[in-house]
Amino acid sequence: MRERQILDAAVEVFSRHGYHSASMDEISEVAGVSKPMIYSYLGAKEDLFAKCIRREAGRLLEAVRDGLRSELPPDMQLWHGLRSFYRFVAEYRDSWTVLHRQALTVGGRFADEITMLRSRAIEVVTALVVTAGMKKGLGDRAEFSGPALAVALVGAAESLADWWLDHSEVSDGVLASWLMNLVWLGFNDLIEGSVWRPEE
Amino acid sequence: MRERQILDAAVEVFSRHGYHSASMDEISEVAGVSKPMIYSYLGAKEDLFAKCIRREAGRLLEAVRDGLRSELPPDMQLWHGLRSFYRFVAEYRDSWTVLHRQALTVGGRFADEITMLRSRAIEVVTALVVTAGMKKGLGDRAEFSGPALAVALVGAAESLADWWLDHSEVSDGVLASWLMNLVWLGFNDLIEGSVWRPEE
Amino acid sequence: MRERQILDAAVEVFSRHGYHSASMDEISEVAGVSKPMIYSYLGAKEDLFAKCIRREAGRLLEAVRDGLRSELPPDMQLWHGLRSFYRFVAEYRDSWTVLHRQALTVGGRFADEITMLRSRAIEVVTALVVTAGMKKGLGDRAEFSGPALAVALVGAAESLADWWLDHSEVSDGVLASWLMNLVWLGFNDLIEGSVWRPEE
Amino acid sequence: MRERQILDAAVEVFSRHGYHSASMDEISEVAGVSKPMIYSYLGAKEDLFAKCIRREAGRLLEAVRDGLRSELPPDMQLWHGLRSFYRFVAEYRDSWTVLHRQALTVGGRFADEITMLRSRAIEVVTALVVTAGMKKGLGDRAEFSGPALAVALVGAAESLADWWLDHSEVSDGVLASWLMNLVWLGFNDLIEGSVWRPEE
DNA sequence: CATGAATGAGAATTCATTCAT
DNA sequence: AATGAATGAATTCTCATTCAT
Repeated sequence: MRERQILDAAVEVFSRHGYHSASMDEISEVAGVSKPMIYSYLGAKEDLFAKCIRREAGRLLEAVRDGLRSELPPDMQLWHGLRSFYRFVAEYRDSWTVLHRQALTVGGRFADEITMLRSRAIEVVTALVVTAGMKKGLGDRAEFSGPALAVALVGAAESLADWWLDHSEVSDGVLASWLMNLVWLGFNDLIEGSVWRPEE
Repeated sequence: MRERQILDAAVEVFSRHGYHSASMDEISEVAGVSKPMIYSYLGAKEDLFAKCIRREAGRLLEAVRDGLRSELPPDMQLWHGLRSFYRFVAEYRDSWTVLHRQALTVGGRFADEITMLRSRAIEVVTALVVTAGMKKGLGDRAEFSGPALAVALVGAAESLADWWLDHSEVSDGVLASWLMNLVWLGFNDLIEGSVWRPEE
Repeated sequence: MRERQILDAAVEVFSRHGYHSASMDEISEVAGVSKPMIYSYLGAKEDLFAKCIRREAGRLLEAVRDGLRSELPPDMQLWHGLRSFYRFVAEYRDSWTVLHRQALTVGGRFADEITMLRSRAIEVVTALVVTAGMKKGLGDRAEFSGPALAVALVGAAESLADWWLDHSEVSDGVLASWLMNLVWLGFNDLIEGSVWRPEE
Repeated sequence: MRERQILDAAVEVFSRHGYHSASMDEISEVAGVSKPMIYSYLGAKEDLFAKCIRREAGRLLEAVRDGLRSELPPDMQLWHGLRSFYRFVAEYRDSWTVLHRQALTVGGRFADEITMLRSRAIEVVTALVVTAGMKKGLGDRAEFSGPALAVALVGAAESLADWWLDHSEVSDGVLASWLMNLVWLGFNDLIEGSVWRPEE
């Protein structure tokens, strides 16, 4: 459809130049469609960007959700989710760039949309983490905060995703394993009562 | 001094709107100084932004370095470093926003500066991590990559920093502890040979 | 065409105010076209000016060349050339003003273009003068320098052109005749060996 | 005096960059005097330029008048006047540049001042020419117009002056002689009734 | 429906010019 | 008397946005 064609072009261009430096001219050129068409189908630049964000966010979420395999135990779910995430990043670099790099810089409205997306990802992870924690009897301990843990985990995953863009020799499975090893083992320790504490 | 006054205003405005949407008019208004003064003291918009970035990056680095306490063991260094980082973020929200959110969007020159800054942070962390790993006999294991670990850790720290901006009821010490518990324990496990592995 | 419309306006405005004082605003107003159109059709102010200069210089050269009648003897060629020149000046006052008055003031690039144009005119005149001189046996005499003579002649012609703008009751033929009488007769004398010399 | 210092600097700078591109900053720097002083002594930029023009025009006129030697016959007067003119140009290149190149481009007021100066020069020359012509019985002939002749002569002299700036190996005396030979001989022919006429 | 052509509104940047000391 | 510091007022140029065809 026409709409899709335009959105594809827009994502490509926004990813390349960022929201502000991207020009409607370039988008229309890349899309092979005249500017008035863009306005008629998708509205003004801001709307267009919003629609890009939403579509890509949807895709990302869907990809991750599809990979989760909710019949497995939490750690395996997490692992599969991470792999899906990295596969998505690898396959749709532009989408990832737009979501991660560009969307935050516009301020206001988009930052909120992205925050929302991130929140949903974090919620999913939190659920996993908390489920696992509850099951093993980890209550409200000062050394622990489900949401905060999830936030950290998501941040770590994102950061590694960026790093991966320049180190694509590593496989998505290995990348996910690193993260699991980094986080999950520590998490298990916490559950089992061993805690890191400043010694001073 | 006049220069400082202007830089402060610039950081504030850049932090609020991002590089592109920030207008010299608004900066001059916030600084309480006419536009020509800005140009005379700090040059064109790009220069101004560069100077903001550099000043804030310097401050951040200095703050963290001051907090490191290199006489302590690596884990304590990391913990103190993290606390300093979070204190900085708390005290200079705008600085952090500019460095973290806005600097990447201008392209070329600034992205490089920020990447450099981040790289230095990652190097420091890597050094700590690797030192600790070496000391405990962790060689080249597939489950482990010093740099990648550092990247993940930095990402997690950044992500928590953002989260913290909306949850400032937690103290910087607690925040740092969470991260230590998340990462260090898992790290210790790795060293001791216990590894997470997908079971399928 | 739109381009022509704009160039006409530009020549008019540049002629009235000179390059620096002419504002794109005024040009766009005179052209009855919005500023962005100017930029889209003819580029930035400097390009616009360059295109004015080139168009007018081309017209002038063409007008003079068309009038030369190279089948006639040198003096007649000169006379016809002069008439064409004056007719051009009369018909395109603004063109002449821009070429003669304004183009030198921008510096570098344009000064060079104009100097080039003038040089070509001087070369043509020199050729005529020298041809005539050779034919009549005027060698290398201290009292004579072909190029310098041409320079003087061109200067005289230009000066008369300016004067004419305020005395247009005279016909172009008469104007050209004056110049021929002033110069050519003296030139003939030179050839025949009669020389003016300071007597002191 | 302070005033002179400033005017000297102004002439230098105006000559180098032209009226519009010359900045008050540079003038004040070259003059070694602060900008407010310039304003207090000589007024705004336009006034300053006007005063430059007037001073230099005065100098030029004076130099030429001093060289005229009104006790000699017209042709010798002319010759001496020309020599003085060229000597002035050689000695005060900047003055000449400002008067000849820059003053015309500002439009309005200054063009008028320069036109005035030129008119006075032309009047002097006209007087000489007409005197000579009268004395020799040259009445009102169609082939001749005293003022126009003078205009042409002045233009030729100016043009040669410019040429000379790049060919300074020629002496001022030779330059003046060329001009005399070019013009005066022809003038004599006219007086004696030999006339150039288009033959067609 | 689709577009080439057109523009309004706004941003950066630069100076001539003047206070406040 | 003299100046460093400050600014108001332009001016060039760009783009998101919309007619007219």
